[in-house]
Amino acid sequence: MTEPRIDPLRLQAYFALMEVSGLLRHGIEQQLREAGDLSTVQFQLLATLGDAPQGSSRMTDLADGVVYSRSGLTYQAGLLEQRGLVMRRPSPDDERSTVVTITEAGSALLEQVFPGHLEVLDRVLFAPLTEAQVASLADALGAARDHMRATPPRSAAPRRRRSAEPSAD
Amino acid sequence: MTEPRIDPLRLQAYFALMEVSGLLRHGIEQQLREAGDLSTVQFQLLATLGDAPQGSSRMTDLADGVVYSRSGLTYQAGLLEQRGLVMRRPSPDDERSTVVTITEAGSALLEQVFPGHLEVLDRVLFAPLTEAQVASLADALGAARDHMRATPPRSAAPRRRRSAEPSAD
DNA sequence: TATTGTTATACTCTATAACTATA
DNA sequence: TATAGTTATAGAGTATAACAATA
Repeated sequence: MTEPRIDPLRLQAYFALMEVSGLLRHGIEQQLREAGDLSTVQFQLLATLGDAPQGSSRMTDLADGVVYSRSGLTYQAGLLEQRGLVMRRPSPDDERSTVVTITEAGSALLEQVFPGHLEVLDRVLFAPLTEAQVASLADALGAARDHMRATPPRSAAPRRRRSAEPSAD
Repeated sequence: MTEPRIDPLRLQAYFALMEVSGLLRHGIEQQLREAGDLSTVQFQLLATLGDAPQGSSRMTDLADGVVYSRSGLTYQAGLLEQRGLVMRRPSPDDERSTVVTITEAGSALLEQVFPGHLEVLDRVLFAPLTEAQVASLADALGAARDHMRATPPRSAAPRRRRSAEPSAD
C-alpha cells in the first residue's frame, strides 16, 4: 500500500499535459468548425495528407498516426470524400490497399483554415511561453512521440490480429 | 496569401502535443478501463476531487477544469454516483449549488487504479525522456495551463450565457 | 433577473465483429 | 492463410435548449 515512487514532477507534467491538450483541442475544435466545418480529427487527416509526399497515403498508414481503429478511419475518410476533400482509389501496387489523396479542394480548405488555426494556437497555447519553452516542448514531446510510435501497443494491436486465436474449426 | 510566420518549431510542438496526448489518452483509457472500469474523464474527475480540500468541489468548479459542458458533467457525475464513487448534495452556503464529494469507495478505487496508471505513464510517456526534459515539460505545460485557465474563452462562454440575446417575447 | 444544476434530445464518433477481396 | 479495407451495429459521450429552483 506504499506508494513512494510517485514523482511529483511527472504527475505535474502529466496533469498539465492532459488539461492543456483537452482545452486546446476544445478551442481548436471551435475554430475549425467555424472556419471550415471540420472536426479536429478531420483536420489532422487533411493536414497529414497535405504533408505527405504526393498528398497521398495508404489507409492503414493514415490510421496509424491519427485515428485509432480502421473502421473509424473509413468513417472519417468517407465524410471527407463526400465533401470532395479527399479521393480514394485502389493502389496500383497492391490491389488490396486503398490510397487516399487530398484533392485541390482539400488543400484549399486547409489553406483557408490554417491562418486562423495558427492564430488560435498562438493565442491559446504559445502566448505565455518563451522561445526556450517552446523549444523544450517540441524537443520533449517529439521524443515522446517517437517513442510511442515505436512502441507496440502490446494489448489489442491496432493493425495486426493476434494469430494466437486459431479458427478452431 | 503569404504565410510567412509559420514557425516550424511551434508547428512541431503542436503536432507532437496532439499526437502524444491522443496516443497517451488511448493507452491510459485501456488501463483505466481494465483496472477500474473508468473512462479518462471519470478518472480525472475522481483525481481532481481526491486532490481537492475536503475531497469536495462544486459542480461548476469541477466542470471548469475537466469537462466542457455542464450537462456533460451532470452525466458523468451521475455515473460516478450510481457506482457510489462520489456523493452529491446541496451546498449549505448556497442552496443552488451542488457539492460533489468523493466517497471512500471512490478513494479506494483511485488508489487501486493509480499504481498501474503510473506504470503506463512511465512506460508510454516518460520512459524516453531525461529528467531535464520532464522538468521542461512540467514547466512549459504548467505555464500554458495557467494561461488557458485565466483566458476567457471569448466565444461561447462555457458557464455564462451571453446576455445579448433578449428573450424577445 | 442572474446563476446553479438537471433533463430531454439529437447527434457525432468510436469500437467490435463479420464480411469481401487480394496477396 | 494473412492482410487491407468496408460495413453493420451498438454503445458511449457531448452539446443545446428548455426547465426548475435559489440568490
